[in-house]
Amino acid sequence: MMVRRRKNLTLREIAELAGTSKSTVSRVLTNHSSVSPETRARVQKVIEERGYQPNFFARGLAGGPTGLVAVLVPEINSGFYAEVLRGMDDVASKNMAHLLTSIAHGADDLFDLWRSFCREGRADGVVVVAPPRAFFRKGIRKLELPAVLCAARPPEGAQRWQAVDSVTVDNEKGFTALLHHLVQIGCRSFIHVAGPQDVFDGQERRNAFEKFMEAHVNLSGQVIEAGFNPEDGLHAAESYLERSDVVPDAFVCFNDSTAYGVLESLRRRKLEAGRDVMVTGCDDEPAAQSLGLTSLRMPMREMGRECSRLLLERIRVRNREIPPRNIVFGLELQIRSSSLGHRRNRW
Amino acid sequence: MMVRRRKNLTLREIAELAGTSKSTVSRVLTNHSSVSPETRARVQKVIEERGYQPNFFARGLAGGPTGLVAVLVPEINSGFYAEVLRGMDDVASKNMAHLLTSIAHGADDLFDLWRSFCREGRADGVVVVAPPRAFFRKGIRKLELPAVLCAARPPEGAQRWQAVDSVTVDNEKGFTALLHHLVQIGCRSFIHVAGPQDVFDGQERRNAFEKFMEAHVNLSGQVIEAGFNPEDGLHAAESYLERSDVVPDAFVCFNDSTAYGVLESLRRRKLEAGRDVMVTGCDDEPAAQSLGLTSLRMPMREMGRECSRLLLERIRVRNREIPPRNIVFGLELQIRSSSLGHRRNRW
DNA sequence: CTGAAAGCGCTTACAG
DNA sequence: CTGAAAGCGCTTACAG
Repeated sequence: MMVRRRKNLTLREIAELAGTSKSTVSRVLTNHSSVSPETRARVQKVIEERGYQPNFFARGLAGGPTGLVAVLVPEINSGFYAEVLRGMDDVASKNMAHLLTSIAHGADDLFDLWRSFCREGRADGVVVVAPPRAFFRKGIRKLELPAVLCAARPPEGAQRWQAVDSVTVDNEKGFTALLHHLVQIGCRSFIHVAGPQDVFDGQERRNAFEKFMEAHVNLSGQVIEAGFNPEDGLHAAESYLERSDVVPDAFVCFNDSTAYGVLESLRRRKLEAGRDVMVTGCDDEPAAQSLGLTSLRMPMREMGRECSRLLLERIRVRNREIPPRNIVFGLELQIRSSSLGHRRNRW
Repeated sequence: MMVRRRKNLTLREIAELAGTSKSTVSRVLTNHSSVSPETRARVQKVIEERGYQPNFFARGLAGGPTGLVAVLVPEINSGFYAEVLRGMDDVASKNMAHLLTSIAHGADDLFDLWRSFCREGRADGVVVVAPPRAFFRKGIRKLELPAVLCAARPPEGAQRWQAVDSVTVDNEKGFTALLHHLVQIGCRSFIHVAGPQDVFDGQERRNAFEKFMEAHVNLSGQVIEAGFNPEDGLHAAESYLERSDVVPDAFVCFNDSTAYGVLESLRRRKLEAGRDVMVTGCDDEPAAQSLGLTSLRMPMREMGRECSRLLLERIRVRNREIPPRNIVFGLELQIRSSSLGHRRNRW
């Protein structure tokens, strides 16, 4: 029969049951070395039996680890951060950690959140998801808390941030593979529907596009600025198509969402994606498959998992130095009907 | 010039600055009545000037409010809970509250999370998003924490849960309007691609469908069971179309995701949605528009906001009784090309 | 209306 | 290796 109880046990009670003192129980809890194997085993047995979980307010107050991991996300594609959160929770929950989620409105808000978490020490560590460049400009005197960047790397100038871990994707490799594929099926003229340029992925993808175009003089490439929503893609495509007399061979979009907008714009002009013009996205959201949209798979959940792993490791070793790490995931090309057609080469 | 400081101030310091005692400062913080207007004003001034924020570990430990709101979500459509989270954070952050997010794997896990939050009192309140029926079966002796259900209402039998607030949508009204629209454009035979039946919306939408069919004897309706993912929709449609010799006039899907799968299945058979057969979803995800999918707009963010509002109100009044509330949002019909065609009536 | 004091459940020097 | 004790920063009876 289960032991039922209204309240959690306390350290004191565990100590009594194990015939030792609070201090010792605390030491086994915090993995302190100086506990004899026998006492440790005895205490651990009681802890297991009674399903004891330390009160995290008391822990936090006394200066111990709190089991809280803060996640700061800006207002981005909700499908993206939802998956990152899920990945983070996957490994956090296995390590008795909980996610403290905050959604920022703009770079300033994001920075305020960051600072308040650092000052107050509410969490053991922080993951910042896809921060805009402006986030790094504000000086942070010192990194008081273990931190990991998700889908971003600290920019060159940001001295203080260089020591931070990051989890990113290889945008250049991914976009290069994608462009090669498009060239292979006959595309020669490209429009890159660029994402926000103050965000890491937006910038890297554009760079990859431009680099590819520079390296292939027989191709023509142009960049039009959009954003990250379908509406942004729609507006960008509309205004481009309105003032242009030729349709490019391919629209290479920053992400799936902007590609949706481009598809809409094409539909209005009775142009068929995959036949009259190729269209590609990035992220590989669930809907991309239904739309037959060629895309690059962004391993969001895996990225979230990795963020938690890196952060928890740093938390576990406390202040001991770990050199900064950058984990890079690949973007897997998913070819679908929106880039399957064989358009005749007009060049 | 800003006052810079590494650490937060403490109650004691505020008290000294305001020339009073910790107790009194604490009383103004907790909105206790028995403080003279003058002292209150003096204390509040100091608090504002120094930007004091109480340490929430100390608060939690001492039994005060912690400013933490727990959100428990099962493994559902990530776009859905992402938006709910955002809505919740919108109003929570304005009230100095933070979201403690946990993602459950299955009903048991969800219940375990629930219980652990109740036992440990980590949060001031809990929002449970779209819990499956099984969640309610487990006996909870007493609701120790203010709670709100999102996209669910407690089932009849669950005594203990009747007192809980809930935020839902009017599935019956929404689906009735949708079906009327389909009838109007000539549909007579319907397939409902049903969602999970252990989830509130899944059940209500199916009920609405069946009720409508019973009320209109000239229509034929059939239910096929799916789930909530594109793959579920695909499999359901595939297995139906394989063994059936007639194509229905319309597929009425539980949500957009399952509709994506149905669309895929139709595409494989060279059937065009909106011409050969109508297809509808529910949720109105961003991609639905690009797909030209008729849908019902689920006001996810608004629902999240309302959840926070209800919960924070309960938290604020402490134990004082508030009768249980059920906030019901409407589902707005978005007619798109997947249900625009005029199919000839075969009846 | 106000203050001194106890207590919430931990962690961590400190002394053995 | 172990325990008694101080302290983290609050809230809340309790006594005025």
